[in-house]
Amino acid sequence: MKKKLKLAFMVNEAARKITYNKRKKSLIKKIDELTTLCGIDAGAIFYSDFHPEPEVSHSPQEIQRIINKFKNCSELEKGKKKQNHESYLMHRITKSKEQLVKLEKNNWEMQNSLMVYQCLLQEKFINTLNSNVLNNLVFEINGKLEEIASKANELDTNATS
Amino acid sequence: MKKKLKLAFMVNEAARKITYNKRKKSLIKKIDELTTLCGIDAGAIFYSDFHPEPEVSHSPQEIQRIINKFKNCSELEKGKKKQNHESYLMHRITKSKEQLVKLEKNNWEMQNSLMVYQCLLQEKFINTLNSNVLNNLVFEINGKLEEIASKANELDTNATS
DNA sequence: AATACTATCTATAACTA
DNA sequence: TTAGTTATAGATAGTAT
Repeated sequence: MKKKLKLAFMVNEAARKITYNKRKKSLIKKIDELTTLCGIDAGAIFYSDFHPEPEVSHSPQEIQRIINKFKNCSELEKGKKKQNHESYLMHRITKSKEQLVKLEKNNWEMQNSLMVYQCLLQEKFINTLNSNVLNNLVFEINGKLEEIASKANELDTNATS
Repeated sequence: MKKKLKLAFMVNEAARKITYNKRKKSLIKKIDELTTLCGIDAGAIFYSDFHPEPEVSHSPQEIQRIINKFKNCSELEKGKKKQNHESYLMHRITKSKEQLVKLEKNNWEMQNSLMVYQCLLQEKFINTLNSNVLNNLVFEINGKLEEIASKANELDTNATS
């Protein structure tokens, strides 16, 4: 007789940790399936008390592959990719007007991502490595991130006005 | 009679898009369950040809909450250092051996996280906004990130040697 | 702690409207 | 197309080893 899962914080710590590891594993498997079935890239990040630092869902090789993919894309609007990418670019051209409308939301999400990134840096370097050199670098980066957010906001404002 | 799922790229585009949306929805639901059941924070990012920009798994409120959480952690740590700097340092010293053991793994995962966020930055700025100004800023940031990774590696090497 | 089992719940590919 | 249904595969909490 199994009871239906009650969707609430599991008080038992041992059971909670087991469930965390089981479900995290399943989640990563699901992500792998999704990327294979649909030909996309996806990843997950887990911030838990079970590990001193955030866990990510992908292997170093996979992450490197994603990096290379985006780097290659950035070299040019290259249609050399695959049929998917070519049709995607054509789709992008025909849909460019709609994209303009989405800029504001996009910009908003980007800034959130940047803030998450800032937090990640602060959390990792200040709490774990505690180095003045690194803190200074983080400070410089935060400045650059603010500059980027400002520039993006400016572009957004110009695009939507 | 249902056949077992064949784990391969779905050639039919309509079916692939349907599957993508269904599975993405389920994945986000799973993430919500995991965060509720285990009291953690987690998020996912999807880079697909179905959308012009990466999709994220969380609401604005949720993202803001995670940001604040990490910001508070940093502030709390700073406050502790000011009020009770000596005992904090003593605590760090007693724990330093354990931390050293973790440094290599931590450093590896940190660099993975940094690379993921580099991809995020590149994807968002280069493909969506396509601005030379932003590209230059991203380039500068990437240089800083490499510098940080290098410094962290150096610290790691010194600590473990 | 880890590993395996299993009764039950959940996800979903194909199907239908 | 988009939405709803269903038959089956898959996930998993509790339990046993």
